[in-house]
Amino acid sequence: MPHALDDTFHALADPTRRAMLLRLSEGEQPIAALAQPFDMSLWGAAKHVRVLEQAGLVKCRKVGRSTLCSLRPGPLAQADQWLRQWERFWSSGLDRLEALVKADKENPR
Amino acid sequence: MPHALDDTFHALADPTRRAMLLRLSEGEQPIAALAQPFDMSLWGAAKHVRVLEQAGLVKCRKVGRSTLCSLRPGPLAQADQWLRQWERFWSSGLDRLEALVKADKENPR
DNA sequence: ACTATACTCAACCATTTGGTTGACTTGGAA
DNA sequence: TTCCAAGTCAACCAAATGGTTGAGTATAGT
Repeated sequence: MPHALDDTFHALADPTRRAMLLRLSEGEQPIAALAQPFDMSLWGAAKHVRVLEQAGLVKCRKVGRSTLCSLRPGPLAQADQWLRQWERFWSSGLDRLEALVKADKENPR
Repeated sequence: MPHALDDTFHALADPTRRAMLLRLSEGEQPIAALAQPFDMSLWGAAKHVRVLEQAGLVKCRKVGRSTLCSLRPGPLAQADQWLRQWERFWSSGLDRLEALVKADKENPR
């Protein structure tokens, strides 16, 4: 069973999909509206939406002939939680680890 | 020019690479040490390290016949910053957006 | 009834990914 | 010097990605 973070980070690793998420943060959007800003076929855009949906980042519901998509921030929160594991490495103003490496480089013994 | 977030998220979308980052948080490691926990050829592991390196997540320096790799948390901080864009959607205890959608579903007009 | 819209599907394509192997180079230690 | 260990390289492979097209289905509006 591939970890959920795999799907989440993979979904986020594409600028088209990140832009779609941004638009979704303004509210529910049909797939066609999500596709419109990109020079891309509707089917291509729909496949991106499916990637987001399978990662649990959006939830789609059919309304008439439209498929309305809405943001589902749960996995984003999980991904953020994972990232903050390293907060201590960047939080204290500087890269503490990088500083250590540099110091060791300049004074190797 | 692909956005740096593309590389960062892509690098993070693989459990092997995430595990490598975890080990690196304990300090500098040669590639062979990073490869050892995984049932994988050394070359396979080295390619993962290269992906991390190209994403700027690790920095490698050669010491004798070893290549010591160290964590470079900068891109992690950037990715975290991007993720926190959505903090408002999950921070207030519940999924506010999801709640809105649900309410709309139960009372469609 | 007709038409345009919103989407689905199957097929295809080029590129990237994640992995392998076997041969090679280089450095450390015996 | 001789040998082992750490990496590198090139070549290969199967599978997934990101995109296309053309045809089809179903819904909404006129």
